[in-house]
Amino acid sequence: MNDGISVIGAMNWAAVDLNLLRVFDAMMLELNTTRAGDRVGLSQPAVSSALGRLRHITGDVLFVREGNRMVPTARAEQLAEPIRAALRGIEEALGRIASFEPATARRAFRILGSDYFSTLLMPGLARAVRESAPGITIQMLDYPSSAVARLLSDGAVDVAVDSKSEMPDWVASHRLFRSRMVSIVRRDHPVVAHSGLRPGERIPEDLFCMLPHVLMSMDGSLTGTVDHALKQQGLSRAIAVTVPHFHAVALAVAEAGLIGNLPIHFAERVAPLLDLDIYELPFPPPPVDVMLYWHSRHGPDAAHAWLRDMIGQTLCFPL
DNA sequence: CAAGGAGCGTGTACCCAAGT
DNA sequence: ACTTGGGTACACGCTCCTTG
Repeated sequence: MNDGISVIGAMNWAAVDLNLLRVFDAMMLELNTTRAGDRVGLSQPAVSSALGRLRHITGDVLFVREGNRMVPTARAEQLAEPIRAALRGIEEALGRIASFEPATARRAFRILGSDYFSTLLMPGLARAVRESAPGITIQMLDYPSSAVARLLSDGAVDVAVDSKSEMPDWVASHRLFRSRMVSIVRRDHPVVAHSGLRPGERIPEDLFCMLPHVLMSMDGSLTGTVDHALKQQGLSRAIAVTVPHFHAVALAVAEAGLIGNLPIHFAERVAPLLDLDIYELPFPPPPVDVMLYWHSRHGPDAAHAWLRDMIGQTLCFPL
């Protein structure tokens, strides 16, 4: 049998350092020695050195340079899954008893979340982390919701902040807060001003459908949840622009005189900065639960629990 | 198409800390 | 005292991209 285990079995066990396997796993995820080093808390030369020792131990180059990235060899591909499974088992076993000291800990956490969540989360989280855990680095990544489970499974992200959706059984979750959509319009919008509508009031259906909309759409789709609600009442709206980020919705509203719809907490954050007014949708929008997701293997990990707690404290809004 | 800059990986030198 | 592994600093070579 020529799988990864038999390959390791043929090696000198005395030379196998657990840290080398962590470097290997980080390299499989990053395909870059500098970023792999960041992931495991080593410098780039140290990762290069560790790779050298791994190459000596396995008798395989493991990664070959291809342009500006490192490509795993067939042997590395064979070793990847058994090594990751072994590391997960060890992490889980140690996580049950390991303590975590934020003040002295040095490591990086990766959080998946759109610009909506990074805007709400990062200012407060960054302040809290700087004060209580200066050795911790927080990296926020933006991927479509469809990638959440895969990235959690790969270990590419530690936790994900996203709206509630169907997840595999192994994904653990916690509801952070409940949100709903509101409309935003430029404060000096002539049509809205002429209508006599005051901020915070419900926009009449005819005015809502008459104004050109900017829609947040990751894939360019021209229909959102609002359109389904409108269609049920025999109405439709005109989408003038779609953008892939919530910030771009706010900017388009501010500069192009469009109407946009944003989650209320995000709208409340950006409206004062861009001279926007917030209005209620013409119909009661369905509530959206915002969830914190993580792989259940991290459940007993004290460091992960600390991160989840910090996020929960930062994203704590009244329901 | 060639030149130059930027980015990246590798290797070496030297130092330090911890373990043997 | 020696070994090992990690750090920084630096040089070098390779590749990609931009620019003229």
